[in-house]
Amino acid sequence: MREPTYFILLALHREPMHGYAIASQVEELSDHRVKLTAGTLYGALDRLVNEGLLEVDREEQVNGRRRRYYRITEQGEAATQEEALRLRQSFEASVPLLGPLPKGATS
Amino acid sequence: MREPTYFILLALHREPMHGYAIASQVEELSDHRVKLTAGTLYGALDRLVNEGLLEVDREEQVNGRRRRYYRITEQGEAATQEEALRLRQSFEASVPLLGPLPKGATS
DNA sequence: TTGTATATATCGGTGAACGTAGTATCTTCG
DNA sequence: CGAAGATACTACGTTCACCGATATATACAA
Repeated sequence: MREPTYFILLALHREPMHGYAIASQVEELSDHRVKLTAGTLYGALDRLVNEGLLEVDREEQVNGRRRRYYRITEQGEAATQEEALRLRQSFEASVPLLGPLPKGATS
Repeated sequence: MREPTYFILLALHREPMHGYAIASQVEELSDHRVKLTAGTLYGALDRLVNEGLLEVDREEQVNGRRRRYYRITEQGEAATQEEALRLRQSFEASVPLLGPLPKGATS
């Protein structure tokens, strides 16, 4: 799983959201590091629904604009947690080799 | 940067190593999670030399087998550190959403 | 009316990763 | 002695997530 996918799943842990809102949430969660383009976003959403990590929650019409809401599944929650553990393990592997890293933003 | 690349760079922080030794070191550093195949390993090494993150340190003949040793560059060290910070930030983004995760192995 | 934000969708290209197969030598074990 | 396994690298082809570009459409502000 790559970074965009991880943050999409993470964003949906709070509540069901529609695509565009997910993109905003991902940017916030990632300290403005990850900015999803339309291709990445909707491609990933379709893929994740196919894989059973997400489900379509509902569709709405708001001011003539269609909104499709996505909900994370149990399988999706499990996958997110596994990925978070993987990230932690990868980071921690660097500690004995690189020493403590600066606390600040991700450069 | 993907996981195999990250661990290859990390492995070379101790000392210059040849391909096969790198693969062993990567497996150890990753808690046996990342196992590099020949394709990934040597492909990544060539690519990283091209990008200036690694350099060929020296070549040896050991028992008729050629050994090419790789060394990390300053640019490679900087890239590894950036990547480690990125991993930490990504993991930490999960904490308020997933809560504390089990300390054990990465499932 | 031009631009920006909202909102979704499709298409094609790129490149890292990955699998597999091949070549070759040395060591170990039955 | 022969098979197996570790060492060490090369060379293919394939897959798949990501990404930029493009398209469509509404609402609102300058």
